Amino acid sequence: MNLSPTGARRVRTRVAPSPTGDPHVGTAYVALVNYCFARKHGGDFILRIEDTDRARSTPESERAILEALHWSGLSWDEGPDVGGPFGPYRQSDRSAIYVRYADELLASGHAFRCFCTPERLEAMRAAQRAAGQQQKYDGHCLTVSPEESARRAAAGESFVVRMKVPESGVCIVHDLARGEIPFEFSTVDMQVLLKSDGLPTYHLANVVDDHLMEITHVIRGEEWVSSAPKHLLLYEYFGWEPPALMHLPLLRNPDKSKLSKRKNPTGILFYERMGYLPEALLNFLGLLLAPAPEGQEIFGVDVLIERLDLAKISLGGPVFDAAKLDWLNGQYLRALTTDELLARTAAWGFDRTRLERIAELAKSRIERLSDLAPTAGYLFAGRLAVTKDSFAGTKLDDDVLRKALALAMWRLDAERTFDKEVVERVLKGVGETLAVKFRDLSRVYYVAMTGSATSLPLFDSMELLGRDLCRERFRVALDPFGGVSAKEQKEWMR
RNA sequence: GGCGCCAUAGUCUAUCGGUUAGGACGCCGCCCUUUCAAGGCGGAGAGACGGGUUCAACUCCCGUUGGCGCUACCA
Repeated sequence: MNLSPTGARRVRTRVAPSPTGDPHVGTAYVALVNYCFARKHGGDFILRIEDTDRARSTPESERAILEALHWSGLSWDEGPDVGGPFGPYRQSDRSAIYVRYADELLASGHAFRCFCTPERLEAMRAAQRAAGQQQKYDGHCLTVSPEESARRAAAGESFVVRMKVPESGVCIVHDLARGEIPFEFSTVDMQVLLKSDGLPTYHLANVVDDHLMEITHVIRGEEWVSSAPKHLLLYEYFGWEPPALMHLPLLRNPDKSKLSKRKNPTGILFYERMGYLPEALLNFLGLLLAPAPEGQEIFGVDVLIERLDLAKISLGGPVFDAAKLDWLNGQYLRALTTDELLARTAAWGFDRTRLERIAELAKSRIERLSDLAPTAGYLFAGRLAVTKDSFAGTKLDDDVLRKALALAMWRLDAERTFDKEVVERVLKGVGETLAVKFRDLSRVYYVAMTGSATSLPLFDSMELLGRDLCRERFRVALDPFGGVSAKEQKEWMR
């Protein structure tokens, strides 16, 4: 049941990123629509951290996401950093709430404890796969009586809580842009609601929180369409009114696959380090959200708020067109006064602290003041023009070289923090893996990161450049060698 | 494999049955200009395919094909 945007309830939207990696432009995109929709209707926009995945969530990532979103210029009325009347806004701080609701479902018979081992589940799926059947929970623990279930749980046996799903019937999902989407209940899995560590899965947490936080419109990525029936079912089990749903198309790589780090820069902070203005980035994303009247493609968030119409959002997955972003950014740069341009440039990469550090690194390596710019220039650049020839001086053959670049890139990505110590440890580790003296290997990294085999210290340079720019430089360096295939990635990562 | 979403130029899009299918990025050309940009002007370039419905289909319906998503004790 859809709520009218002009209905009695105050409109409340949210963006709910999971702190499991670098802040993604997709998050900014989803945040932007939710922000504008809330503003358009005089409502509230909430930021909630979905960190129920204990293994992958990190505080570093959460901090980075808040920082990136703040940089973009978006702000939220409630969130982990600003508080609000519906807190806490970090799901790991709400664990007890989910357990309570899971118990409620258990008591009402809408959910059951599942004691199946991962091994059994894996074997079950393998069999279903082999038989060409749909893969879903077979209902094994559905037969455990409530009494036995309670007893086994009390005895300390490990279990998860799964939701029950009707065996037949159809669930109609009302999507604000797509209309009615029918799902046979028989194709809906008995989703795990509470994991054996006592934390909820997205499905439970999201429904409980959206209800308690009085979210009226859930505007999220298309990847959630197929789990919408589960969510709707949970609202029904709880006796709650579901929010209106809207699924946004996913941002794509130029080859139309889902925008991914392996093929493209996806980090918000990458765009910041490259020197894009946040207003240009938001304008670019806004272009994917609201059709621009002819010749009026340059507009700010205020205009987007006016133009936004969820039902009119184009549903084809838009390719993230970096060339158009470049053009837009140029437009914004040109619109700045010289004073503004200088101020923004200074704030971007020429702040006193950074310059001091660079000066110290460069001091012993320059003989004239005029040497400074050529020596440190790469620290203020985006992508570097490196070719195969740039690596000519290295003693490594192409394959080892590719591996050296790729391993460094992936291993650095896997690190929680990115500073000179981490960089040093990781790069030297790659040397050990490849059984190459670091002295020979470092040259490769110097070329890829600084564009030259002779420049300021590598580890400091990389820290100064930052994770996102370094990743991109690795990618660019790998390019003339044909990149790395997904298959190789799998092999090399072992 | 199963389920679902999507489908106008290379890319982002307009069109809500009747248009020479409009705009933007990119590309090409011209103008401006000491160069290069920027800016101005112009150009090439699109309805995936096959069936219906209709006086009329890019637009509605069905199928095919293709792309994408989901198919975890990840979100």
